[in-house]
Formats: sequence, C-alpha cells, structure tokens
Amino acid sequence: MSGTSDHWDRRIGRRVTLRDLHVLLAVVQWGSMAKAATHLSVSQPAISKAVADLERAVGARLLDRSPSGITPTPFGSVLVKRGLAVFDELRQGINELEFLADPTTGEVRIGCPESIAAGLLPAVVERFTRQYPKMVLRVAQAQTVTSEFNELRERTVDLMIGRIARPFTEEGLSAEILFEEPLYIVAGAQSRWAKRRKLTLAELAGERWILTPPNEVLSSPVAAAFHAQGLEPPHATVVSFSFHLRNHLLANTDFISLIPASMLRLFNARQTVLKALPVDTKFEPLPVGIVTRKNQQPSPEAQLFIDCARSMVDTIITTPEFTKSATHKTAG
Amino acid sequence: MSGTSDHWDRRIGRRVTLRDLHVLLAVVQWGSMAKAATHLSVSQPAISKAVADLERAVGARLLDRSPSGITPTPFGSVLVKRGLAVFDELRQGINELEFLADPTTGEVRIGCPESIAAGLLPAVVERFTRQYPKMVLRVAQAQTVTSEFNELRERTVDLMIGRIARPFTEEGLSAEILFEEPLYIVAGAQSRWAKRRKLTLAELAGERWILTPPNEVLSSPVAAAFHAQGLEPPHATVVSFSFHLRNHLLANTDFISLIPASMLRLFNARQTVLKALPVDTKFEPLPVGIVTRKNQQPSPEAQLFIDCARSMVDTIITTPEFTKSATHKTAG
DNA sequence: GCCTGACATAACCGAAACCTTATAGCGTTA
DNA sequence: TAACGCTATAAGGTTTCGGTTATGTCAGGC
Repeated sequence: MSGTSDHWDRRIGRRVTLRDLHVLLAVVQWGSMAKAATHLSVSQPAISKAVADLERAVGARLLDRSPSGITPTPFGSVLVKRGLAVFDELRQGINELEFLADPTTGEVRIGCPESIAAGLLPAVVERFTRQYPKMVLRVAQAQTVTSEFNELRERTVDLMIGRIARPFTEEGLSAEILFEEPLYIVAGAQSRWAKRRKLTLAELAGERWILTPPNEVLSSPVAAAFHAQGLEPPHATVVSFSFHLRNHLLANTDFISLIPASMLRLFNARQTVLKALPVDTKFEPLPVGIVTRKNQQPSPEAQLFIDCARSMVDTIITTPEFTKSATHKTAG
Repeated sequence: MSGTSDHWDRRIGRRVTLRDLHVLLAVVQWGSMAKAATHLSVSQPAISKAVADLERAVGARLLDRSPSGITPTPFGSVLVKRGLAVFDELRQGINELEFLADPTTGEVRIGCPESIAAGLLPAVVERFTRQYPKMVLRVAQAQTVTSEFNELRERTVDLMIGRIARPFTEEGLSAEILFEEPLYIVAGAQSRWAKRRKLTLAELAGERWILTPPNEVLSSPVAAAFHAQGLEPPHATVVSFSFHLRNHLLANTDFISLIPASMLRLFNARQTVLKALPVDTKFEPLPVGIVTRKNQQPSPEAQLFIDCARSMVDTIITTPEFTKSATHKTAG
C-alpha cells in the first residue's frame, strides 16, 4: 500500500475533498446547480466553483451543462456512485462508533411491504425492542417490492424484509430466506364455499378473486396453480395490495383470495371471520426473507436485528397455520 | 436520505476530513505519530493536531498514547477500518474514471502462490495482455496462502488466484472455483518406481517425500489419502513450496511428491523427466479459483481479468493431464 | 430580436486549515 | 537521576478554502 499511496494520495487525496463530492451529489440529486445552491443554502457560484474544482481534480468533465440544468456524464455518474459509497462508509463508521460507545443505542431502518409490517414484523419488533430498549426502529412501508429495492439500493433503509422471489436475482442485493410461509385460499366464514369439506381448484375458477397486481411475488402462485391444472388463471375482480381491504371484502362478500399464513392468523384471531378452503391443490410456500445490500456488510444494529429476526423463525413456523400447511385443512 | 443528510452532514461531514483520516491511517500504520510524521514529511505536532482534531470531531478517543508509541483504541480500529474503505472507494472511483476514459488502460494487481504463477497464470496473462495490450498486470507472489489473504484484505491486491480450501470460510472474502485440478503422485523418470505398471499407496509409505508445510492446501490430500487406507502419513524428508526445488529433486533423486496437473505439464513438457505414478488411489482434485473481497465489487479491470480467466477454463481442462485424471494412467 | 433561466468568471474577503519552531510533560531506561 | 523518546501545547505565519456580490455568456421561448 505504501508504495503507491504516497504518490496517489498527493495527486488525488489532496485535491478531491469531501465537500466537493457532497456538492456534486447534491447537484446531481436536484438536477441543477441553482437548485442545489438553494438547498445547501449557499450562492450559485459557490456550487459552480466546487464542481469546477472537482472536475479539475479528477481531470474529467462530470456534468453536461444545459440551459435547463445539468445531467451527469458517465464520469459524473461513476463519481456519484462512488461518492455515495464514500459517504455511506463514513456514516457507517461514525454510526459504528456510537454503537461502540453504547451498544444498546442505535437505529435500524427497515423497509417492508404491508403484509410483513402487519404480520411478521410486529413479533420481531416486539422482541427486538424489549431486548434493546434504546434502539430506534424506522419502518418504511412501500407499495411495491420494486420501489422497496430501490430504497435499499439508495441506502435509505438498512435492510428489507419481505416475500422474495426465487431465484433471487436483484442486482447488487442479496437475500437470506428466513422461512417458507404456506399460502391459503381463503373465503369469508359466511361464504358458501366455507361449508364444503373438500373442493377443487376448478370449482373456484369462475369465482370473484382478489389478487395482487401481476409481476408481484404474491400473484404468481395463483396463476401457476391454475396453469398446472390446465385452467385459465381466474379473472381478478379486485386488484390490490391492501390486506385490510381484502380482509373486509372476504369477510363480508363472496370474494376469494390467496393469503399467506401470517395474514390469516392475524385477521382471523378468533377464527370466525375467514376460512381457509380445503382445496386439493398444492401451493408452493412463499419464501420470506431479509434482503440486504451485497458488497456491504450491514451496520452492527442491523445485524442485531437480523439475528433477532432469525432467532424468531422457530417460534413462528410452529404456529398452527404453518404446520398445517401440508394437509390443507381448514384453519378456522 | 435528504432527511437526515442535512443534519448529519453538517455535524460530521464538515468536521471529519479526508486528511485527518489519512493521518490517522498513517499513524496506526507506522505505530507512532513521530514515525508517521517523518513518513508524511511533516512535523510531529501537525500529526498530533490532526489526530486531536479527528478525535474531537467524532467525540471519541481513537489512540492510546504511550511512551513507546500509540495503539488504536477500539474506536480507532473501527475508524481505521472505515477509513481504509473510504480511501479505497475513492481510489476505485478515480480508477474507474481512468478506465472509462480509456477502457484499454488500467492495472490489475494479482496475488498468487508460485504454483499458479508458474502454471496457470502465464496462460491467462498471455491472453489477457494480448486482448488488452495497455493494461498493466502486477503479480505479487506470496509464500503462504495466509499472507496472501491478508494482502487481499488490506487491498494490496485486487484478487487472488490459487488453490482454495473447500469449504471456503475466509472471513470477508469470497471465492469462485474456476476448475478442479487433478493431483498426481510423481517420481523422476529414472526412479525405480517409474517402471512399475501398477502400485499401491502402501508401497510408497516408506519413501522419501517432498511435501508442502502442514496447514497448506496442498499438504492435506496426501495425509488424507494415507489416512483413508489406514496408513500413517509419510514422513516428509523435504518440506518446501518451491516447485523448482521439487522438480529438481524429483528429476535427479528418488524423491516422491504430489503435484498438480498444471505443474506436471509445465515441468514435464517433453515427458522425459517426471513420471506420474500409476497409484491405485483416488485423490480429490484440488479446486483452483479466484478469491476476491466480499462486500465489494472488483474494479472493472479486475473484472475483465476474471472474465478472461474464466473463459480460459475450457481450454485448460481439456489438456491431457486434466482429462486423464480419473484413470490415473501415467502421464509420461 | 429581446428577455429569461442557468451556468461561468472575476474580484475580493474572512476564517480556518495547515504548517512551522519552540517548549513542556512524562514514562522508560541506562 | 539524567537522558531519551514520544506526545501535547503554544505562538505565529501562509495558504487556501469557502463564501460573497457583480457581471458575463449562452441557448431557447415569446
């Protein structure tokens, strides 16, 4: 290291400053120097100069200037990427220092879809906060898994917890499967299907279904199951992510839906509202897992949280809804 | 990001400077402020002040001062670790810029043991340099795999290529197996064993063996093979990494050794010097692979090199020494 | 052709950053 | 106990950094 470091350090380390990098990030983020200037509460020339300095330092044009603002050149994009990493590394560093000073303090930023936030997460959060009372948990909910992943990539959240597709092929992210969650075809307890002791998927083909939007993890099992029996996937009468909406519709009308075990347990605590239908079809259980950034180890607090979540898997998968998954008996 | 960034940036980003970080790294590296001062060509108080500034900025004692120098506190160690990452990120950034400016230029720093440097590497290097003539390859040889891994961890090299133990459990590193290399028990062509058409491992137990030091990847297969037959591992008369030494001893005396296929091919081009003995024992082939830092993607040049190495696997494993591995015929 | 929005340049200024030399404190060691 | 090695502090000087206001340049919309 020492061999090249001296030379390199003098050429770059002294010229590239954190401030310049930060200005670059702001400019790219806001799309124009003027906007960045107002957001950083400095004058526009200051920004202009900082960017110019940086460009001189690295010897490459970083931004394309136009009358309507700026767009980063490929060079700029690269430096933005690295700049984000640099600042994140720093942030993680001082974060780690604070954690070292008081290992019970810290902050974990979690991203998750509604289904997890309502089902699994509370259990984990409860244990975690009891174990580390001074720890702060920030939970960001997201409508779609895609935007969730972007938040993870942009380092707005430390980890994501949710149902993950398999194989998991998101660029730059890595997933750890916590457990497999059974899926149930569910109708309201008052539904005419609820009384049946046995029924086939084909019988349900014409029903009114509540599904999630296509391309989402939860929507494919239904289509796959129907397809496996040579049936057309059912027509979705309602398409929504909201489990509350679903639950309400199921409980009060004749809708049918596919919901994960944890949701069934949550909404059906007294087991009088919903009923898992004894359909003769096998659904691939849905993997639930934790997604983190590849190429970067999580903060110590995040690691604690992950460990906590992992340690809860056993208690989760021994609940009735999980163990009964293979037999597809009614859960009501 | 913007939510916390403003606040955070003002508190830390403005106080922690790259220079201070760099000073900290140097001080820790050299073990004392005075030494760091001379190495950085500044006066000692400058160093002292920089460290004090940094400590004030992060609000934690980073170094334990003693009359004989300094040792980093846990806080210091953490910040050193992050500091290294920060500088590496920066270096990678400008490196990427240069690569972007001229994708044929660049530098790949490779670490590997002698066996690879002599056997596999030349082939890869030849293709790689032909493909990217302006690329600079730095090859650092290491005696032991352990020190090799340290170089990788310290970011002195971009990647390591060598025989890797399986399972691969090095903390913070990840390995990709390129191919499996057969192992041969070899003696000199003049050896009395060379004339035999068939022989057992037990017959060789009393011979004079050349082995690598214990705990190294290459030494265990021999011990394992003997152990599998209920035999005591042979006594190593010569213990060395040097393949040249080995080859010389094998060719001129009655030594016996275990060498990988690529070495056999290299030293036995005309097939008159060494002879692979037709022993009735199966050796687990040794995986050869590329080790990189986990949690960090390699530089674009390094990626090119890895791709190149990967693409050469096919041509390598179709050479006679490789394909014959299962039958254990003589290779001479 | 004339505004307008957006960035670049110039001139200038204060604060801080960074360096130096000199000196003091303080364990270790001869 | 004196010398030595290492670090901290003080005092003082340059440099440069980060910022301002004022002004220039340039492309496009009306």
